[in-house]
Amino acid sequence: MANSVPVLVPLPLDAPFDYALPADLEVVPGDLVEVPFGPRQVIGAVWDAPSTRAAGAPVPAARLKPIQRRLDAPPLRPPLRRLIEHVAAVTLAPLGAALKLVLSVPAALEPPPPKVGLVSAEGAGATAGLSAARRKVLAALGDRRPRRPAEIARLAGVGAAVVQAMARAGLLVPLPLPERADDALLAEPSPVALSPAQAEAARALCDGLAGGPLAGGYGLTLIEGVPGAGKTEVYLEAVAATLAAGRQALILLPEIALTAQLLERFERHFGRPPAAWHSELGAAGRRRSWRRIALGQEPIVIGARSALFLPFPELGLIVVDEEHDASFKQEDGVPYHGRDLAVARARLEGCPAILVSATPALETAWRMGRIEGAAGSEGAGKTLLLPARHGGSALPDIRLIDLRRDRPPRGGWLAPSLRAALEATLAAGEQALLFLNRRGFAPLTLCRACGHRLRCPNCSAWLVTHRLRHRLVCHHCGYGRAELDHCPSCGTVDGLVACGPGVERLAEEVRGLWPAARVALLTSDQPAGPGAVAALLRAMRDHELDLLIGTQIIAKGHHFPALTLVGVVDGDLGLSGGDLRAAERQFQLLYQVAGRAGRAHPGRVLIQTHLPDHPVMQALAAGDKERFYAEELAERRDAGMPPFGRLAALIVSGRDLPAVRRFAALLAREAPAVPGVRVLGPAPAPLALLRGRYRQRLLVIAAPEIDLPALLRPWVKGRRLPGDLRLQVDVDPYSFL
DNA sequence: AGCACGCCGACT
DNA sequence: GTCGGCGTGCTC
Repeated sequence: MANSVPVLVPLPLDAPFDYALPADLEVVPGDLVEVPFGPRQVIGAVWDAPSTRAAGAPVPAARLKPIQRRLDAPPLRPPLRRLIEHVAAVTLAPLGAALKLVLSVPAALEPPPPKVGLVSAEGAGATAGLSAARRKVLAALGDRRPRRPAEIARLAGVGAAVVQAMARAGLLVPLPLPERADDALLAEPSPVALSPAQAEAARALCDGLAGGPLAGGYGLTLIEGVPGAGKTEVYLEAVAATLAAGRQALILLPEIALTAQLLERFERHFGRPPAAWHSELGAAGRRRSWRRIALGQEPIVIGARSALFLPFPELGLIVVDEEHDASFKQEDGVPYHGRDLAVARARLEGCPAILVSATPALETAWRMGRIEGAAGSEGAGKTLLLPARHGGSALPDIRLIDLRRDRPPRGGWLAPSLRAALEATLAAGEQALLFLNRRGFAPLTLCRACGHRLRCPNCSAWLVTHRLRHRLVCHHCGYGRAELDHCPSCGTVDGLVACGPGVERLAEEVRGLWPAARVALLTSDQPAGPGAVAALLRAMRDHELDLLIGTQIIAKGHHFPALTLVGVVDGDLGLSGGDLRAAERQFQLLYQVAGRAGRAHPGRVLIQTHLPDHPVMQALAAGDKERFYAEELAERRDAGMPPFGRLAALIVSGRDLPAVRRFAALLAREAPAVPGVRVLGPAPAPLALLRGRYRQRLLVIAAPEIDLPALLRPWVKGRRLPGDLRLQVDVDPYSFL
C-alpha cells in the first residue's frame, strides 16, 4: 500500500483525488479504475502525477481510500488525456466534467458479457410427455448449434415464452455463441474515378500534409469547393492513405448530415461499413462501438461532434466535413466547439486535420489566409480549392425576387414569378425544391378580437402551430398543448388567426395550386419513424416526387439528379435578430440550398427577399463568395468582433428574476478591469425566459491577444451562487440565442 | 453530480 | 412532539 495515485472522476471537480494503490494492483496513467467516492463507487481514470503539488495540503496517506479494481479496458492514451485538460482549460469546465465527455458510455468500460446461445440438453431426444410446442423446439435444434433464444423461437414457430420456460426447465442449456468475425472486408472496395482536379487535390492532400498521413505529423488543410465539386472523394483518398498506414480515421459531420446515404457511400468505397457515432445510436450500439473503437477494431468512424472524445488507440486523421456548420458548437453542458477541438486533438495526436466546406466559416477562411487582403495567421495550413466538376459556373443561376414589388397574392407566400417558375418546372416533368427554414404551420397565432398572442408559458417565445399534429408547440423548451378553438385570454371562439408561413402551410398552398403534383414535406420532426426519412429522400432521388418542401435538413449533402429549381421562400429569415453571425450563416445556408439545384443539369435558384440590397443577397445573386467574405471580414474588423476580438457570454439564470438581476449586476461590478477588455451588460439574454428560468447576459469583448479563459477564471470560478441561480460561461459563443 | 448534515413548518 | 423541506458543503 505504498503509493498514492491521482484519480480523476467524471464529476464536476477541478482536480484528481488521491487514492491508495493496493499492493496487488498495478496501474498506469490513463487506466480506468473503480474507486470509492464518498458513499458510492465511481469509475474514474488514473491521472498523471502533478508536476507540482496543487495548492492545498495533500490528504494524509492514512486517510486515502484504496482503488478497488482496474477495469478491463485499454487505458486512455496521453493525447486524449491532454485533450480533456485542454477542454477544461478553454471552456472553464471542471476537469472531471471534461473527463465525463470521454466516459460517456460506462457500460463500455466492462467487457461485454459473453454471448450465450441455447442448445438442447443431452438426452433430450426423449420427447415423451412434451407439449407440441416444446417438441417443435427440439426438432428445430437438431444440429446442436447454439442459437439465440429469439432465433430459436422464430425457427420453431413458437413464442419466446416457450423457449424461456424450456431453458428454465433444463431442456435447453446455455452454450457460448461463436464471436462474429466481422473484421474482414465484407465487399470489394470500389475505387472511385477522380477527375484530374480531384486527383491533383488528393495528391496535394496526401503528399503535402506535414509529410502526408503516411508519415504522420500535424497539419491543417482546408478543402473548399462548390457543392458537387467532389470534396468527399478527395478526402476519402486521405482516409484510404490513413487506413493503409494502419491508423484510424475520424470523420466529423453535423448531426443532420449523418445520413444512411453517406454511410453507404463509405461502405461502397471501403468495402465495410464505417462505425457511426451519433445521438440516435442506442445503448447497445454505443457500448459495442465504443469498445471496438478503443480496441482498434474500427478503422473508420463517422460521427457527430461527440465522436471527438472516442478513445482511438492510434488516430491518424480527423476530417471535419461541413466545418462551417453551427451545430459543431455544443451549447449546453461543457460548451465546446467541435471544429476547434478537432484541430486541437489532431495537434495532440500528431495527425493531420482536414476541414471541408463549400462555404468555410469566416474564422476558418481568415485563419487559413483564404480571404483577399486579409493576413490570416501565418503557417496555419493550406487551402485546396476544388473547381466545379463540369467547368462553367460555380453555382446555378441565382436570382432574387423582390417581395416588395413581386407580391404573393393574399393568403399566399409564393410570389407570382416563383409560382410561374414552379408551374413551368412541374409542366416540364422536372423536380423542384422549396426551402423554408420554419417548422410547423405558422410561427405565431393571435386573437382577432383582443390581439392576444399565444405564448409559451415557460419561454419568451411564440407557440408554433403544428396543424398536422393538431398541437401548439414551443420550439425552445418542448412545451406542447392541443390546438385551441378559442382565445385563452378573451374567450372569443374561432377568432384565432395564424400569422406567417411554416412549411406545413406552404405545403397547403402548393397542394392547392398543383393538386396533381407529388409533394412531400421534410423537416427534422417530419416524417417520423426510422427509415421514413431515408425512404423519402430515396423517393426524391428516384423522381417519385415532383416537389419537396423542407427546412434546413434538406440543405446538406443530398443529391437529387432531376432537381432543376430551388425556391427560397424567405431569404431574410435568418437575417433578423442581432446575431453577430447572422449574415454569415444565412449566406452559408442559402449557398448550400442553392447547391442542391443543377448538380447534374443546369438549374436555377429563386430567392424571395424583402432586402434585395442586403450584402448576403447581393453576393448570392452575383455568385460572388469572395466579395461577401471580404466585406463581412471588414465589418468584423471595424467592430472588433471575431476573429479580430474574442467574446465570452456569461449567462445568469434562475426562476426569480430579481435575484437573477442582482447577481448579474454583482458580477458586472466585479468584472476585471483590464485594458483591451470590455464588459457589456447585464441585459436580458436573447431568450430572456427559457424553460421557466429568467436569463441575464454579460458579454465580454476582449482584444485578440488577451488570454480569455485566464481572464475569466478568477472572476467566475468557484463562485457561490445563491438559491437556484446558475452561471453559464460560454467562451467564444456561437449562437447568440 | 450525489448525498449527508442541518435548521424551520404541518402532521400522525 | 416528529417528518421533511431543500440550502450548503464534502467527496481522496
